[in-house]
Amino acid sequence: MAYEDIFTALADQTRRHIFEALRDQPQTVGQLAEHQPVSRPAVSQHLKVLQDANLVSVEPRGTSRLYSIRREGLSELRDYLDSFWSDALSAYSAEIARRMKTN
Amino acid sequence: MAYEDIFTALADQTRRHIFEALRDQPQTVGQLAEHQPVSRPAVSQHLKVLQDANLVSVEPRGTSRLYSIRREGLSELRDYLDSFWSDALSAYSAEIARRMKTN
DNA sequence: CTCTTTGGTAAGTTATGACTTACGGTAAGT
DNA sequence: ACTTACCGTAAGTCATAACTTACCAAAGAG
Repeated sequence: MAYEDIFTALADQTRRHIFEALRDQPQTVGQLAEHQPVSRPAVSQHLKVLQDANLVSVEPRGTSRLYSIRREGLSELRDYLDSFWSDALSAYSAEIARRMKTN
Repeated sequence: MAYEDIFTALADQTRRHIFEALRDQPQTVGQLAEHQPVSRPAVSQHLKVLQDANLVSVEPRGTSRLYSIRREGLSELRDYLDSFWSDALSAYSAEIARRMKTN
């Protein structure tokens, strides 16, 4: 019950946009809703799904709530992806080598 | 239009099972349907979605069709994940270091 | 204490997508 | 040529989930 929820959570476009918005900086529900084409309650519901998938965390800030991204949540998805390569470690190395070249 | 489709494709449980079954070896539609709790046409429809997401490929084998996994399709998803780390390269290195220790 | 801001929850509507059965099409066997 | 095996597509059903409005609770500001 980990990467399954991540796929479900990030399959929705609006939810992905919210998640990507949090990549830049922590934001409140109202701030997030401003840049989305849906209502604020909808954003709240999406944030709950993201939270259940361990992709975001909350911290109360007075009357508002500051949502932040949880990168560790993505690690589970990364591990899942690795299981599709026979030699995950060498795949990582090859990837790094490729990136170092293009830098 | 790449990692979006992958999230959508792998968000469904049945589709994930089909995809994971192909991880071991290429299989025909009939073979895949045997191990799934849904009908053969349903499996066909799922395979179409996986194919549109560049996650599987087909090769005709007489009257049957052999489906194989396309690992390159997952690379796009991996790149997307990397974008959530400020310094992707060092993140990779840290990950490798961690894995080497536990080996 | 009252008013305002902020946001989570409930209830109801609607669109989407996962499934079924039925059908058609192609390749191999006899 | 006829039959069998394998599979994709069409059409229709049904459950789910994404959205809305309405309401309620909690935390500052005056």
